[in-house]
Formats: sequence, C-alpha cells, structure tokens
Amino acid sequence: MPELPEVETIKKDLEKLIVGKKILKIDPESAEAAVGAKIVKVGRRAKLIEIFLDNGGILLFHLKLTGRLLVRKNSQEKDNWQRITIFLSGGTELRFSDARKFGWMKFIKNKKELEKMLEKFGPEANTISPTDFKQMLSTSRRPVKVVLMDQAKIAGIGNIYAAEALHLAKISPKRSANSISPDEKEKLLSSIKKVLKAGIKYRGASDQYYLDALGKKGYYQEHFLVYNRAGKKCPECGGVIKKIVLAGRGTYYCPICQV
DNA sequence: AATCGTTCCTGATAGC
DNA sequence: TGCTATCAGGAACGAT
Repeated sequence: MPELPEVETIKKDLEKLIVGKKILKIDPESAEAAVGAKIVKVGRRAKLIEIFLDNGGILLFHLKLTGRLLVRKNSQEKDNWQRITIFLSGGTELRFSDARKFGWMKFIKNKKELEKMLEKFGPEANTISPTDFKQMLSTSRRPVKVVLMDQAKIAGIGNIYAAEALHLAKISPKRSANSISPDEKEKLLSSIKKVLKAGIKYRGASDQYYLDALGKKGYYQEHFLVYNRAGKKCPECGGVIKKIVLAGRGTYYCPICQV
C-alpha cells in the first residue's frame, strides 16, 4: 500500500525521469487539456502525486491500495493491470497500473483548484509540529491508530507505518487518542518521523503490490517489527505479535510491550 | 463537529 | 486438483 514513503519515492523517481518531457497522447482518451503540455515539476501532498504542466494544469494521482506509476520505453512489454498510458516525448511512457481499480487520475485546471482539493488534508506527518500533533490527538476519543490514519488530521500515514510507529513508541493501537500523555505523544511523534524516514531510506515497503517508478521493489518490508508478523516474536520483548481488527483494518501489535 | 457504516474492485487464499 | 466463497483495504459519502 503506497503511503508517504512509497509515494515520496515515486515522486523523486518521476522528478528525474519525466520532468522536461512533453505529453503526446493519453490512452484511453482523458485529461485532453494535458495533451501537448510539458511537464515542469513533480510534487507530493499526503499520498497524492502532482505532475505540474507548463499550461498551468496539474495531473493528480492517488494510488490507493495497488496503484503503480511506471516509467517505461515504448518498446517494453505491457505492464500488468495497465489502465492508463501517458505517451511522452523521447519514446517514453508513464503507465498507471492498478490491480484493484481504487486509484485514480484527475486533471486539475490550475493551482487554485488544486489548493481547494488539498485543503481537507491535515499537516504532513513528517513535518507536523509537536504542538499541532499533541493538539490533534487530544481532540479525539477514537483509537490512536485510527486517528493516525485519518488524513484530515495528519496526512501520509497508512496501515503499515501506523503499526510500526506505535510499536516503536510502545503504545497500544487501541488506546483512545486523548488518553495519550504528553510524554507519550512526544515519543509517538518522533517514532512516526523515524519510521517514515526509514521507509524513504529503504525506498518504501513492497508488501504486495508496491513498485517504484522503474518497477523495482522497496526494502522496508525486511525491517518490519510488527506489521504482517502475527504469531511471530516481538523483536523488543519476545512476546507474541497479535493481529486484531480496528476500524475494519488489520492491526498488528505486541500486547506485552505496547501498553 | 465527530464518528460510524457502507461502498468501490479483484487478487489471494481458505475450504471443500 | 480445481472450483467457489470469502476477505482485505484507502477514503468518499451519507447517516447519526
């Protein structure tokens, strides 16, 4: 599942691979206004990828669960679940592939419209201030993990990094957000920043579908402490890692050291 | 205003 | 072995 580190990795890849190229054609036909424009910049906000064009428009992507943005040559074999092909100058294609079809691409007319679309998101998880973070947690009675994944409160964290950060901070995912003490909040925020940074360093977690823009896997799954490790030993205390369901999501934690 | 249930879709997997 | 039924999962949406 692409979360902040995965989306950031793709964003950085795209910066190197497609900036300066011109959009020749989109198949199937969509976002007509983007055709003929040149790519001038690539950005990321929350889990969204922004491709800025020289005509003022923006191509916006959300990869949701299984989306991929792949940069390929025309001659390369079609990718699995390839949904949209953006033909670029220089014999290059930007391919949007998505097994489960939850992801999307939208054409946004200008920056003002983009801002309007993005205003619902909370501060970025890797740069949020301690003050805002503490305040954000104290206004909710929901389980802390559910709040961490609420993009309107704090943007970029998904199921994997929420579980890993809570484990590092020794906090149970079930705890009510407003029951977390100030010291625990400090610890939790530094844990979040730590796991996101590690995720970026290892080029994301390729748990199931995630690939970078060149179709390569990330490595962060090799460093999971609790995620996807039900029944295995907690690396911290030797307890047995448990899987529960919180707000409909599989949630991994150590019931011994996460209190 | 905050929170909860439902929905989208299909690959993977469990069960027979 | 091969078929069928069930499930996971981010976030928009409507309801409470």
